[in-house]
Formats: sequence, C-alpha cells, structure tokens
Amino acid sequence: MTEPHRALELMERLVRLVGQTGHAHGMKPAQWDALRYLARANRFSRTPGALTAYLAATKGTVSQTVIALERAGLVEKSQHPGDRRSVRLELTPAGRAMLKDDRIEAVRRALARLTPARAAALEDGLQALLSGLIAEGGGRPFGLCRACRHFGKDAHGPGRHLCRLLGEPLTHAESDQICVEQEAA
Amino acid sequence: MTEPHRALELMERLVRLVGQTGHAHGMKPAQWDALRYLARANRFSRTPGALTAYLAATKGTVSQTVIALERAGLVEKSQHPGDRRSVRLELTPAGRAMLKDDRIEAVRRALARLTPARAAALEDGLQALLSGLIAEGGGRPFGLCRACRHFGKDAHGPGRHLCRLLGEPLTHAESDQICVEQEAA
DNA sequence: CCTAATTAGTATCGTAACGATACCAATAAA
DNA sequence: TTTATTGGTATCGTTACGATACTAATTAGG
Repeated sequence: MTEPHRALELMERLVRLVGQTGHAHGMKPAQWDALRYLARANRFSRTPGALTAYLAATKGTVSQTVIALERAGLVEKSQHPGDRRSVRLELTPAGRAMLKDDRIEAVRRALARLTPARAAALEDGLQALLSGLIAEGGGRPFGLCRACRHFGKDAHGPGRHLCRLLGEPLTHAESDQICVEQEAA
Repeated sequence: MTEPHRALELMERLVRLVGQTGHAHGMKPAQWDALRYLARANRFSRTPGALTAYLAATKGTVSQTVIALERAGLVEKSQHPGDRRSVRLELTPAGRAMLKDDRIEAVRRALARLTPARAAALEDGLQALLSGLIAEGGGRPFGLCRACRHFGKDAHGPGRHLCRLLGEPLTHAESDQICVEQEAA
C-alpha cells in the first residue's frame, strides 16, 4: 500500500534541503560529501574505494570527484605503502579550511536546537533506519572504530588500541573515526 | 564547535543512500522527487513554481525537469483558469504507474520495520529538525492542509472544508495533501 | 488610464554528477 | 604460471544545477 508515512515525506524533504547546502564556495554537493568523509575516516578508509562505498556511487564517478578536489588543492594523493594499486587520500590544510565554511553547519545548528531527548531519539531512529537500509541493500555501515567487533581496546596499554582485523595499532583519536571495515560489535 | 554529532553523520549518509534510490527505470532522482511531489500536492500546489519551492532549486532547473517528465508522458501541463502565466501540472496515468515502481519504497519498508515507538520518535525529530531548518533558511514547510491556520474544517458541511486563504472549497481527501501555502495552525 | 514593478515560466550556457563501459596495473588464487 | 580479482582511471552521453537573460501576464502607483 502507499500509505503516506509522514516520516518518509519528511526524509525526502530533508534530503533535498540538506543536499542543496552543497553549493557554496564554487563546490558541488558530491565534493563536500567527499571532503567531510575524508575528515572523519580513519587511515585505512581514506581511499577512493572506501569513498566509493560510502557515497554508494560507482568508482568512475568518485574518481572524477577526487580528481576535481585534487585540482582544487583540497586533497592530495599518495601511494599506499604495501599495495601499489591503492591510493591514499589526505585533506590538505586548504581542504580542512574549506570544511570550516561548510554550509551543512546549518543542519548541525538545527540539531543543536533540539531538546536533548529529541536529539537522542532522532539519532536512535536514524541509526535504526540506516541499519535497516544497509541490511536490505548490502552496503557498509561505516560505524565508529571503537564500536567494531575487531576493536581491541587497550590492547597495547591504556589508550593504545588495536584493530584485530588489520593487525594495526590505533590511537585513541582514531578509535573515534569511521571505518570502511567496521562491523558492529 | 565542531563536535561530531553522530546524528549529522547519519543524516548525511541517509541523504546519500536515499538519493541513490532515484536511478531506476531510466529516470533521475530529481524526476522522482518531482513525480512524488505531484502525487501528494493539492491542486493549488501542482505548479512549476510550487515545485521549485519544494525542491529548493531554481526555476530554470525545475522547468527543465518538468519538460523531461512531459516528454516522457508522465506529466501533463494545462493552463490555470484565472492566471494565464501559471501552469497546472498533473500526473498522467503513466506517471502514477511509474510511482508504483519507486525504489524509495525500500526506505518505506525500512521505516515499517522500526518499532512504532521508534518510528514515532523519528518522525517527531525529523519534523522538529525540518522546522528548525526552514525557520533559519526561509523555506516553506509544505505541511498538510488540515494542519494549516487557513483550514476551515467542515465550513461547508461535514467533510466539506474550506481554504480561507484562497476562498476555495476542499474535499476531505484534499485536506490530507501538502500545500505550498501551508502555515502551521 | 498608463507606466513601472512584480510574478510565472522558458531558453541557453557551462560545469559537475552520474551510470556505463572499457581499460590498465598490481595482487591473489588456481 | 596462468587466471581471476581488485583498485583505479579514462571517456561518453545524459541529466542536474546555478546563473543569466529573456518573454508574457498580472498587479501597483500615480
């Protein structure tokens, strides 16, 4: 049935409004999305491939977006140490500066104006909805490192954690970033 | 400050995933958005201008999207009775049929899988967030007709309502549609 | 009335997004 | 050592989009 489901209408409208915040400073929505992702992804996840999974796009499209960001001096590429096919992406200082003028801050401010209870309920609902969509569609959750089943808390001492999947040490700061390999604990 | 606000990350990701549902049947996301809007908007709101406000785009862009839908036989234009500048948009039977295959139904299904309490809290949070964004950005809410301050319930008898702003009668079905002129009661 | 000013919409341009397809090089599997 | 897979780029055609310029119909001001 096509029962209206007001929440769906609200989602659609919000998608539109949030999407249209991405036309500032001569940049495009997809470029902002990529920039924001790179600011929040851990070092294993700052690659064109992980970005492709995050954006749910095709790799050709993402490749072009990354090239545009590179030309604009907002992102730099380097080689992955162990795999010469793989590319590492890093924000440049200019890229980080650009994020300070991100118009999506308007959404963050609107979130901050909600009552704490409402905001918490919204976050909970969004998380549940996203999980449901990912379960149906086969995407990746891109959850926080510290909430991952491969996360070895304090494995190397207090505040010095471990990714058991990749066998790599993790700083405390890194454990708060998102990861392409994350699976809920 | 730039405290991460997990809800914002979830929103961004959801925006992406929901947006990418719009590539089915040779159509584009903006075309689905327009089609869905026309299915839910009341007769005063089925115009290129109202669609422009809803999509938060520019009228040039929307004009082209509408032309594409018209060429595809999904939408028909007619003249507004009283104002010869204005264009009325109507879904054709083919347009309504197309909506039955809307891939955003995946989102509706994911919503339906939430517990009722969670779904209600999500709807409440989304509504509050959207209101906040609109208050800051100056958009229109596009709320339901029956929740409008111009809504005259049963003004012409039981189930025969009135829009006091436009002086037009409203059927019961119409009072459940969204309106470009809506202002919360 | 008559002239602005406003409103509703279209046309055109240039850039980016996007899926699709084809391709290349490095790595992993057989 | 083939062969398959993986990570990424290149190119094409269509659409999205903002920007700008335009037309025609309506409304406001004098």
